[in-house]
Amino acid sequence: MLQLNYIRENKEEVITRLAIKNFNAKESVEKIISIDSDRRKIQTELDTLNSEANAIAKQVGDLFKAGKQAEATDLKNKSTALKETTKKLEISLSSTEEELNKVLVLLPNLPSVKVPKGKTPADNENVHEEGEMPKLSASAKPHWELTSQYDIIDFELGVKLTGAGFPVYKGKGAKLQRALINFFLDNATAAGFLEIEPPIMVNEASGFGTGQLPDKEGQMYHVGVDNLYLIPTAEVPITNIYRDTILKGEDLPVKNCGYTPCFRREAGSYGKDVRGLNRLHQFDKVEIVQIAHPDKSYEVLEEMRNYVAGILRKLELPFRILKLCGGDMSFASALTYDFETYSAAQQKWLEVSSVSNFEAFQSNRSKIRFRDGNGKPQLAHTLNGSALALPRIVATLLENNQTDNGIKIPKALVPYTGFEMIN
RNA sequence: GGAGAGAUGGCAGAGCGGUUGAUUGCACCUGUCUUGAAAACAGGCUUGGGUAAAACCAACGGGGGUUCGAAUCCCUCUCUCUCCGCCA
Repeated sequence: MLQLNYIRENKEEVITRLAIKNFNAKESVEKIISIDSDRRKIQTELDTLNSEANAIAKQVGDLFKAGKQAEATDLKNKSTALKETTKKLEISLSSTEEELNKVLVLLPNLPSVKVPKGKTPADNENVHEEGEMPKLSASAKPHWELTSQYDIIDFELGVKLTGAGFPVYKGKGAKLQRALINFFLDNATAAGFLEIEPPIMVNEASGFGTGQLPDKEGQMYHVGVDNLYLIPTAEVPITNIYRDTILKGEDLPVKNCGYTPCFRREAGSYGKDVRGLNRLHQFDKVEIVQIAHPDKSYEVLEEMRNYVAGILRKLELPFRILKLCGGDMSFASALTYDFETYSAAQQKWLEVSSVSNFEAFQSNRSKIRFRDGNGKPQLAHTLNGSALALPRIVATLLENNQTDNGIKIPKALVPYTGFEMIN
């Protein structure tokens, strides 16, 4: 959620920058400013009347003590009359606030000034590319054929148990999952991230805090009887740990990581993009989260970007880094780097990580603050990134490392899998 | 699932109708003392709105009510804890 003061003082800038996200904010911004001015007017009026009523109540108390009942009665009547007006003002204040909030909450975060213009993924800026492109024979297979050839992932069985998008990992396939999770967690903790194992269901307040609710309601699985949501990413519970918290300045940056399964309804997805491991309803992911000082958050973003690049390097996967254009960015993000690995048999780039700075957008919703030099609470910046999401990593590992004798496991991972080949 | 208790500042814990944003202790910050630290003493120490700064207003889990006046009384919702049951 954008800060009201900022909108009020930088009206034109807000509109211009949201246009980079292809969001026409003119009407909303005008509305916000006008409702807010009403709100302040009502607030002031109410404050004045309350102040008066407080004074009367005090006098009545004093008169009672002095035994001057008659005078007290007069004042009582005055106060009763006052109350009718304050009641009305209170109602109008809360409805004004509600109206204001409704508009405010639907405004996306401002893209950072570094964000390139553009409408579609084709407009994303390729900022880095590294690694050797594998040369596969013509008979190279896509991962969904390899997984059934070696019997390591069973998509059909998942359909039987649950539905499409819920694969069953078996044997070395299951072990590979476990190996990757541990590999990612060990790397993250070695880099100073504190490991967290959070709940994988969250309440409404948490969903709101990180920006999934109310606008992305349909993307999460909802457990109706208890009104809880299955998390789409560990970002939600981990960031919400710090909801309604005032951190000490020296606590920053907070660095957390965590492994969780992730659940996404992916309503509206279809076609070849959803083949095999490319898009799932349930998948495993290790997430890294940081809460940073506003002055440092872009340094932190670069640090996280380097960290993710480092893991991909260890896994010997060719990858590229995209700086997302305004049109492809998420609702809450101010700047996002996407990491894509090249999947040789499908001959396409697959997104395996997304690293974002949300600036104060999430922290304003969830009141994540720290005390600055003056001891005043101030909103912190939140950042997170996948490090990494498993399915597409598995897809590229399988495809890129396939040989006639089986699939080679990258060296860095062998201590975790306990085997060098899937065959 | 059944029965009971409770929700107050960073934590512990008073207050149960009259000014209380809230006694007190711990923690924390500043100062005096000290070579330094500890101890002792003095002072400070919730958040939000509002203001140039004040004044002022709001908030004692959420919502509603009674009253001139509510942290305190009533209703309601949510959550937590204890015991019983069930159970990895």
